[in-house]
Order: sequence, then structure tokens, then C-alpha cells
Amino acid sequence: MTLDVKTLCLGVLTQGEASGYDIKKQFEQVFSYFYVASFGSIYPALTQLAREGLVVCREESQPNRPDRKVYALTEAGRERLLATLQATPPRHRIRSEFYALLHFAHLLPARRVGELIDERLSDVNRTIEEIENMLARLGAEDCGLEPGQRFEVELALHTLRAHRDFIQKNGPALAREAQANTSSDLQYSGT
Amino acid sequence: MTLDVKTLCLGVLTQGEASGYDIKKQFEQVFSYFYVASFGSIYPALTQLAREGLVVCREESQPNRPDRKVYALTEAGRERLLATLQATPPRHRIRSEFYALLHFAHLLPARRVGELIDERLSDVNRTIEEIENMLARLGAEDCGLEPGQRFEVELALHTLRAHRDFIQKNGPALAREAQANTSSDLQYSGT
DNA sequence: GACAACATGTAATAGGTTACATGATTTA
DNA sequence: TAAATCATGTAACCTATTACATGTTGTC
Repeated sequence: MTLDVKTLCLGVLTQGEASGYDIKKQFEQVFSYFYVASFGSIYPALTQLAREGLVVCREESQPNRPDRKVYALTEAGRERLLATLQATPPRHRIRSEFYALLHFAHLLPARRVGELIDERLSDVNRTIEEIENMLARLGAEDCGLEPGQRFEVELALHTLRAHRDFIQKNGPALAREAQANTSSDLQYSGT
Repeated sequence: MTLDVKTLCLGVLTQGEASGYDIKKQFEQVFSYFYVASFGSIYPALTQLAREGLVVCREESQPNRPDRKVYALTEAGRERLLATLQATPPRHRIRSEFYALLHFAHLLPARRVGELIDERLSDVNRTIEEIENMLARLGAEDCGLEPGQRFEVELALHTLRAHRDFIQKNGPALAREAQANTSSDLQYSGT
């Protein structure tokens, strides 16, 4: 079984009512480094959850703003969430173009390899910063994290930093090596 | 742009001819920790690549074995592969039920949290071992890795070990904390 | 006698993404 | 006046998974 957008929506709603728009923001701010979801999947998910009686919807009109549909978890929804969380195996998959490109780096011009390293490095740094900012924000607002959430975030930070440190230490050597290869054989006709 | 099965198949074929069955094994042995693909995607991919003239197919009958279709990269296929590798941004996404479950650990019974930690730990250890075995196998056969591949594998190992070490060090405390929570409130009626 | 490895393929289904459509208000 | 934020939704598409169908040989 895989955790789908519907289940994650139920999860977000345990923290209180929210609109589809709100939930999207939660996904971006809280789940983004291990789960992505777009409006195109969130809105249909909420519609379906409402049809199944797992959430209820209340329409709210606001001055100078579009109407919003605010969803709240029902008891059935809470039960379904718990049952799903119980039954879901803790998988952890990576889909990485970065690793794949490294695997075929010898087919690429040296400059490209250097760029890949740099781009990955700035991506990782951005992710790390985002998580640190989230922690700072939560600290300031004093809305404490649950122990599991603290563990989750610290594990992610620890892992990401190790990933970054390795690239920072060994990336430049790889780029140089690629440079040496490229200039000495014919696979790339640059210059 | 995303690296799809078709492109990865072209990549595998740069190392020489292979059947769909061979390619599946390569995926399992080499890509498994950052990319998964099943027969249901590999066979159609090869058919399509052949239609596009990016690979050629030769049917080979074997004694006491089913026939195999052996595919080889064409010049057009090699060019297409290089162009795709040039144009593909080095993304790196994680889809993790494990992180998601941690995020909602406070809704789960303590035992379950402990199991999640243990299961993740043995998964990571298995992955690490597989990579180490692959390295040992390659070392024995003396078919050296390209520099990019060595970097890729070492980065993966380094990252996975950091991930594992954090869980090993802090996981037990989380399980204990969950235990304390569960026994003092009503969210779980076990025992 | 059952299961794993060898070998290929299809069809139904799942689970998303992207782009589009709509439209007000605030900010630069 | 251009762009961002707020706000919802649909339709076309993509990509891959799962399960099924088929059959032999070798191993436990």
C-alpha cells in the first residue's frame, strides 16, 4: 500500500480545518522534501473524501476574496486515517536524475559534469535552508513539533547535510577528472 | 524533462547488447536504489525504441531456453541518449512513506512506531549491503567503474550510512517517548 | 512436487502531472 | 501594467505498476 494524496490530506486535516489551497501550502512547507502534490491532485482528492464521508465541507465567503471551501475531518475520516497509517509499510524510494546522470557522466562533456555537481549542491542547500527556516518559524510561533515530527526533520537534516558534505568534498575532484578525460580523447569535440 | 525507462534502457545498452530480461537485472543490480522499473515498462520501452530506430533487435534462439530478443544501440540511439543526458536537469526526489508516518507518529500506538524504526533500519542496512556486495563483485571481476559511477556509489553509501546512523542513535529514544505518551493518554486502548 | 530462473508480452488500472479556464485584489 | 496571492476546478495526458498469460529447465 502506498500513501496517496487523499491520505495525506486527511493527515493535514488532523491539525484543524483547511481549504484545498491551505493544504497545498502545507504540502509545500512541511512535506515538500519527501512528497509533492499539485492542485490537480488535491482538489479531486478532497471532493472524493467528501463523497466518502471522511471529511465535511463548509463553504465560506470572504470579503474581497474568492469563496473558499473549508474541509474538516469526520470521525470516520480519522478512523480511516489511523487504519491506513497502521497498514502502510514504511517505504522510502528515491527517483534521482542526478544519480542517473552521474552513472553516465563518462558520456558527458566535463563542463556538464561540473554543472551537475553545482546544481545539485545548490538544490540541497536550498532544501536544507527551507527546513531550517521552517524550524525557526515554528520555534518563533511556539507551536511545538510532535516528537515524531522533530525526529523526522532532524533525520532529514542530518541526511541532507551528509549528502551535501560528500559532494562538497569530492565533487571538485570528479569535475577535474572528467576534464582530464575529455581533453585526452575524442568523445567530445568541443574547442 | 524526466529520465524515463526508455532513456535508462539506452544507457544500459551503451555497455553492450542486452535483452529486456538482462536490462531488468541491470536495473535491479545497479539502479535499484534510485530507480525502479518492472518488465511491464521495460518491454514496451524496447519495442518503442526499436520502432524509433534508436535500437536494433536481433532474435536469438538458445538450446533449452526460451528465445531472446537482443537489442543493440544504433548511432541514432547513442545521439539521442547524449542529447537527453545533456538536457535533463539533475533532480532528486524522495517519496517516503517512512517520513510521512513519522510525521503522524503521535497518532500511532507506540509499538507501531518502534516497528517502523526497526523496519526502516533493516531496509537501509539491506540496501547498504547490496551496494557493498555490488562493489565487491565488480572488484573481483575487475570491470572497473567509471569515475562518475564510483562517485555515485560512494555518495549513496555515505548518505545511507549517515541516515542509518542517525536512526540507530536516536530511534530508540523516539520509541520510548511514544511509549510514555501512549500509556498516559487514551488515544490507544491496547492492553 | 514445488519453486526459482529464464524469457516475452498485454491489458487494466493507478496515480499522478500539466495546462487550461476563471477571476478578484494587492503589491511592485 | 505586470506579477503575485488568493481560490477552485477540469480534461488531456503520461508514466509506470500489477496482474495475468504462456512455457521450459534446473534445483531443492
